[in-house]
Amino acid sequence: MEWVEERSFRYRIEPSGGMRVPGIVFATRDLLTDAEQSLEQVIHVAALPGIVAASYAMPDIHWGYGFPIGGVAATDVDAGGVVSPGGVGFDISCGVRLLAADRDGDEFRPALTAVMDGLDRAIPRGAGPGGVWRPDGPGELERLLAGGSRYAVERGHGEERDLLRCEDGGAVADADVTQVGQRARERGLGQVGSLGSANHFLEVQQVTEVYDVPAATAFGIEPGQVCVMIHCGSRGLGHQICTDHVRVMDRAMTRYGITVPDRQLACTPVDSPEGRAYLGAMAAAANYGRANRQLLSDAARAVFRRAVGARLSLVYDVSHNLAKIETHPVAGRCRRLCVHRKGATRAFPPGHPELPEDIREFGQPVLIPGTLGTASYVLAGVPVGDAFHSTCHGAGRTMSRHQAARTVTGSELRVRLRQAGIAARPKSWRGLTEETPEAYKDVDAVVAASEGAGLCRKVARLVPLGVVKG
DNA sequence: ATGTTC
Repeated sequence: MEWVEERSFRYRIEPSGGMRVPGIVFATRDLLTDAEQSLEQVIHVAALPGIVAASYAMPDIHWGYGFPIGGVAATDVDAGGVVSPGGVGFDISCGVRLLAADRDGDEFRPALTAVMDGLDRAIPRGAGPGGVWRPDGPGELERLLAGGSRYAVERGHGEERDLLRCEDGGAVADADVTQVGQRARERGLGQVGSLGSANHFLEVQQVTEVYDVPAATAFGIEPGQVCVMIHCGSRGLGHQICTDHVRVMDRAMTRYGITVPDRQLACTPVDSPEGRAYLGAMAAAANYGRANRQLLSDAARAVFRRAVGARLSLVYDVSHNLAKIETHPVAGRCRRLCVHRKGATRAFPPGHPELPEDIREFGQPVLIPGTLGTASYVLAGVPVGDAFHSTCHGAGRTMSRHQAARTVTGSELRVRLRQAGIAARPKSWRGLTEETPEAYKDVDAVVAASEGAGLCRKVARLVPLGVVKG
């Protein structure tokens, strides 16, 4: 495979074979160690009908279902461009929410154990059913799928102000609940307000560095402050929707004369019954993911209020697994594009009209969850940007789950976290071994490469005081 | 990511 360094932090794969556009990978050589398979996936994505500009990959690129995780691909809706469930991934609308406490870390420290014990009891997590809130029936689930965080707030699980700090005001408008299958609904009903497992978490963190004081101040964070970060998605509901619609598209592709280099790229035109059906169901899952994070915030707020009388204010909520119809210039002309971001975060520039007014001039907040025991970041969108205003989403795996679990035992991990002064409340220590930080890239390097590539800028760095995981 | 192999 031929890939050349165009400039620092930017590599290019020239089109060849079925590629319609080049591959552009933002990274360093170090971050691309053993990335052959995921770069092969960047090349596959470049063959999608209607793809424009390039098949992009972020510094946290790793191997995924069909598309790489850390991939961005935009297709021209009005030129037969396709939508592909694999370009969003199984965990539709997986994303991150950051809340800031009205407490400084030093002042908070003595209460950490009580807060963590409270969270341990209050936060449902791990595989399978269980959630903080059970809809009273199929009708209420439908209202939640249509209304997202907005519906959760209407039902008393949050503050009206929260919605101002959510991407899309807490709900995407184009959810089509009729495209959510029965099985997805059944799975979704029992998991509203739950973390799930794997790299999902709820952390109590402390701001250790602020790189951009005006932006941090506007976002509502300052040095030393205690925060809560929630990383989770749409659980079994999103997974089932992806499964169902991949199957439909896999069968329908030939009718549209579409061939793709890998069946896992199953797709149909955005403007087709199958494409519209997927996007409608995906939007419903997006709203489920947002309601999920809203309800977990509500549960965390109750713990903080009872244990220490602290308040939590929403900084921002943003997804990193989503396809969106957005307008961007392509070759000097404004085009309606279906932008797939899979393990990539939207990073709108300063002044973008969709950003909340009080933070608009600083660019969109981007929330980067670290791995177990490591730092997390708040970034912001920049004026020029690239890849349709996208940046990284996290550290990115380098080891399989199985491989990771062999490198460390649960009790070793327990000792390491205790020595680092991090209060961990896992569902199982054994399960935590799959998430050992050696199994991931260095999040500091990923963020440095993203900033170096001109995709975003650093606003703040946070470290964990306590972690709740599946 | 996932009732972790329909």
